[in-house]
Amino acid sequence: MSESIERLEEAKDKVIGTIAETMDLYGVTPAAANLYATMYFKDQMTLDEMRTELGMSKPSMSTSVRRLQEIKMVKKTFTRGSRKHTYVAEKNFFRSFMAFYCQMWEREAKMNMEAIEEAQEEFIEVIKDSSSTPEIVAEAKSYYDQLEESKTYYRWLENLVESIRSGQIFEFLPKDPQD
Amino acid sequence: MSESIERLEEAKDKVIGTIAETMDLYGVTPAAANLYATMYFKDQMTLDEMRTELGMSKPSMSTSVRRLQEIKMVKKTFTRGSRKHTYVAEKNFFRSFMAFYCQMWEREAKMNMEAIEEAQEEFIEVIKDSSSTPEIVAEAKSYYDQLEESKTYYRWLENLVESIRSGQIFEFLPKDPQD
DNA sequence: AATTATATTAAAAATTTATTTAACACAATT
DNA sequence: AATTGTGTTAAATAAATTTTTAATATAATT
Repeated sequence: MSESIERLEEAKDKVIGTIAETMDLYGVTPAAANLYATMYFKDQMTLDEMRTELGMSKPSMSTSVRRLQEIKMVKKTFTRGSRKHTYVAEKNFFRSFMAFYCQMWEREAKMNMEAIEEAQEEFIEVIKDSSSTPEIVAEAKSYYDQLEESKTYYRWLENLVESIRSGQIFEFLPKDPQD
Repeated sequence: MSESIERLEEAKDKVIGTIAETMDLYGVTPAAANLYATMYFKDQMTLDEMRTELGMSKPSMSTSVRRLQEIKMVKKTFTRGSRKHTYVAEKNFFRSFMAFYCQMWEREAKMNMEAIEEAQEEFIEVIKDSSSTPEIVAEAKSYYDQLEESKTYYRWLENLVESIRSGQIFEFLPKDPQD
């Protein structure tokens, strides 16, 4: 009997380990990664349960769970009667994927687009500037074109985000293809 | 005249800064991020040029450039006559995107799928085990189903990788949509 | 309103990661 | 074959990040 429990835990831990490992790659701290992977097999958890389960400090759990909320992998739930806050892990990986990458890509596209626009304006100034040597003008033109080209990519990234957010992408790539 | 040069450099640096900043988010070291962003505006570079340009040590440039090669953002080029190795940055962001994410997602799907398969086998053993209590069996069943559900996601991720690698995705989401 | 339970913030400690210096290996040129 | 130039590995240092301990704030219950 207790052997079955052990086996169950062992099997869970195997999955917890790999989920946490991949999350590490996504730039979350080990504490947050382990926490999410642990919560993936739980209905809901309080900060104190997290602490005992992972054997870590409460502030560590507090900051980890906040970070997980930011990337939409954990949600706060209201639990009637309890003073303790309770949290649930997002168990649908499609939703986690969408939230995480859309946020990241949108930010990236926005930031780079802005920098590019500003730089391009500067390059135009240099090109128009009569005190610029022909070599400088040629260089500025070349950079301008290179950046113009790269904008195609960022626009594409924005479109990708939009098609993920709207769910359109699943028309092209079905979640559950019937073969 | 030297004012134009200054302006040119300033504009470049603005873009270099944001590219490096976003790369930081992708889990590359600051040195590698700055290096790639710098190379983005260069035709090709040797290790010594990198060192002088970034003001860093040679081993740092060596390891950074190797990491950038691993994620396919930099390629080694043969330069006739020179003993120095020369490197070029991948300037097509579509190619960088494809290489980076496909590698990452493929690895993630593979690793997690393997762990899931193993865990599921264990859960089946527990379910079949006559010494397991009904509660344990129910728990094992529930976990089994949860993992089975998550496999849909990893299969989808594999399909996404395939459609990016084959270029099929660009039929659905054109690089340069004509409006 | 006071007390208690809970969560968060701030400062300190510990750990990890990135970078450099120094030593080594390799390859090319003389 | 020896020397010089170039790149890489290993150990040590430096820097940054993560985690903890301690203090504080917040909210709920009595």
